Amino acid sequence: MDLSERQLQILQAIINDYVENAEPVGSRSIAKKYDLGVSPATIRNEMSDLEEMGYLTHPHTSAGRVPSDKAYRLYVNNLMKKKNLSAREKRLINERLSASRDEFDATIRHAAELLSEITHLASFAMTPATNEEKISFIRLLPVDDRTLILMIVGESGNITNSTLRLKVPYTQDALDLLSKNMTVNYKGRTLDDVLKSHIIEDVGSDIEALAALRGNVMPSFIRTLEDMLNVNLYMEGMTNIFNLPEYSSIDRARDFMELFARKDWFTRKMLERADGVVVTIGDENDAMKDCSLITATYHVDGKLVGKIGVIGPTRMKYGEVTSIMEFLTNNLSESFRLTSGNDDDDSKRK
Amino acid sequence: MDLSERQLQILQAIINDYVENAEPVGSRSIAKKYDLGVSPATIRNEMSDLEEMGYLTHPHTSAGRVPSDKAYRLYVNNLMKKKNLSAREKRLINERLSASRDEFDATIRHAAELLSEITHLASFAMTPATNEEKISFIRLLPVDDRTLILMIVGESGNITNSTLRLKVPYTQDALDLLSKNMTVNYKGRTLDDVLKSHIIEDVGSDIEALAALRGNVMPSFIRTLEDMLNVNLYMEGMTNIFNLPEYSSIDRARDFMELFARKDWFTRKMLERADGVVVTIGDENDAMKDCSLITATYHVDGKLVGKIGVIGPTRMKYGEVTSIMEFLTNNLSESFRLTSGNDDDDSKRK
DNA sequence: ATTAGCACTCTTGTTAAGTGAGTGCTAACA
DNA sequence: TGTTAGCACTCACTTAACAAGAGTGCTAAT
Repeated sequence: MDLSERQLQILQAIINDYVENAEPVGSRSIAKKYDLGVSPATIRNEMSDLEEMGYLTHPHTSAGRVPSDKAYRLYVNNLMKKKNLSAREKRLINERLSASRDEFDATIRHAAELLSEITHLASFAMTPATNEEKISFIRLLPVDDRTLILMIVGESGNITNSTLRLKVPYTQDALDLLSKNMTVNYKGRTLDDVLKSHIIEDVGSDIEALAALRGNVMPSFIRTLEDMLNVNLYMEGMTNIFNLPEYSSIDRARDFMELFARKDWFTRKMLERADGVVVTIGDENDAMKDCSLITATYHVDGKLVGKIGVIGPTRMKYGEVTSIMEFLTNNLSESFRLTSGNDDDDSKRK
Repeated sequence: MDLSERQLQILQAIINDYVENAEPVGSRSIAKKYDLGVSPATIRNEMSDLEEMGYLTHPHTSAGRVPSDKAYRLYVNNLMKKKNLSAREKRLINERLSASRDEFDATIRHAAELLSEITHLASFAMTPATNEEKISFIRLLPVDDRTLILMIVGESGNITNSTLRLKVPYTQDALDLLSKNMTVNYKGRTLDDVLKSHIIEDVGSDIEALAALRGNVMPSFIRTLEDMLNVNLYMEGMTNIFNLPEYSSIDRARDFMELFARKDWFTRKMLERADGVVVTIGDENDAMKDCSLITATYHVDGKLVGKIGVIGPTRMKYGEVTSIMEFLTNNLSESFRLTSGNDDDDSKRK
């Protein structure tokens, strides 16, 4: 059962108005503001129909109408118009992102900052998931006679290291041998692959001293790999939501803040989301009802995929926000294209 | 002008009551609850005197009294009694901290979590400032013919690295030479020393190829050193404050949250504070009036000093919180004593 | 020096009335 | 048949008035 042209116009008008003012919108006010050529009474009739179809709600008998999640969904799918960013906004984004271009994590964080500044909402950015990152080499470096550094380097330049303190001293020879041994065994394999498979156990070691050292290093190796898999999450502008009327009650605000105190949970949730620009509205989010979430993905060197996102009330300028995010992620992906690595220092990937 | 014994008793009673109930306390109620052997009228007189001296305030004529910052200061300095932790609390702390004992940053974060769980306040923990950390060695590792990894290792096992992408290819020889060269030059110097002095400029390089490579590497070296100096800040339980009556208004809550959104500012402020257990109350904090702050320091290997802290309203159980923090920091310092490093994997210092 | 008594103050909670925005329905109209 | 004007009705919100309660400050008696 499709909506008539006029119903769509009215619905759009209500959404626009409500997104702007956060107050239930009545028939009179949209008759006045938007020139639809019909009287309030007609609009009332249409609104009544729209309500029956589930696009509008009624806080109470004598209040105006409020768009439902379903209405926003319709809006996002069909009605929404992309907004062209102003030159000023584009310049702002370009400047701010290029300022920290050579520090990977800093750039990601700045993207989140920018996003919350421009949208006045809460935002986040995550470094890429590195499941598919391949191991380039593994190095063991001596510190003192019982301490050594384990270093895993990924093909994209991603590095993770940890300091190990052994129970027994090691020899330089054993260290070098094990370094090479491990590199040969794991080079070119993805982190996921190495962690999930039983490769780790399988590799035999023929030499006695090496086997002992290996036994000591292996648990740390696994832990370091896991650490390497962790994405970094940056959240910005969380306090912006305090300015929104929907969070003017302490309880609402608390609920919101508590959601994001669980960083690990949140990270997992966000990793599950599909690539590209994804909008989920209200009930479509299993937790976080009465929030909307917009996420988008950027690429590093065309392969690794990171996410940025915006969180706010369902009443949100979907058109604007998605446009901004599209521009921003394109910009990021461009920055992180390997060939464009102009300079002498590229990254500091976590 | 000293306070009489009875005035102290009354003041203490008022503080106890107010800390508990967060409501102005009247003469009648303390006459009833605390057996001071005097009538409400007498207490009223004393309260009047205490107010004149600045220890109490009056929200309005017919309300009870509220302790002033000055009163809390007196309380903390003279009246406060240390609380002995219950066996349960001690066990909890021991268990939780030892669970992640071999991962430095995780332990720090858990300490903050614990602190906010036990106190029901907001808390933070910082990794040690590494200004005085000495450089152990510097290593340059090849990735591909234009990419290399710069790695700085501190004497305490602290590692920082960054990935460099050069404009021109390098040779393995030049790399090795520069590694050695830099290690020789900076070994044993503190990070601060290296960064602040002009040592970096001073070191001449006699060989042509080396000089070129060096020129490319140096800016990254400085940036990496700076990165190494950064302390990590973990904040926990920020949402706890929503449960306190003093933050029941959105504005107050927002102000509070915004303070801690500025992590860099906050970190700097906290680093300025003296070592040991430090309590600052209300106005004593330049920003964050009407908050109290308690910080304490823990030691790593007896040298490096990190901080943990609790932030809450001035109405706070000072005795309890300081006791908990004392126990916690002792425990942490004990964990981080080098000799107690029992096992094969010690750290992952940032 | 202490205390009982009492007037006074100020907050909080409740009730009642008034206001205004907005709906829903009906009847008239094109 | 779709549109519109008119009107009664609903409900949240505001304001004022009032009562209750907690607490002080002062005075006079002990």
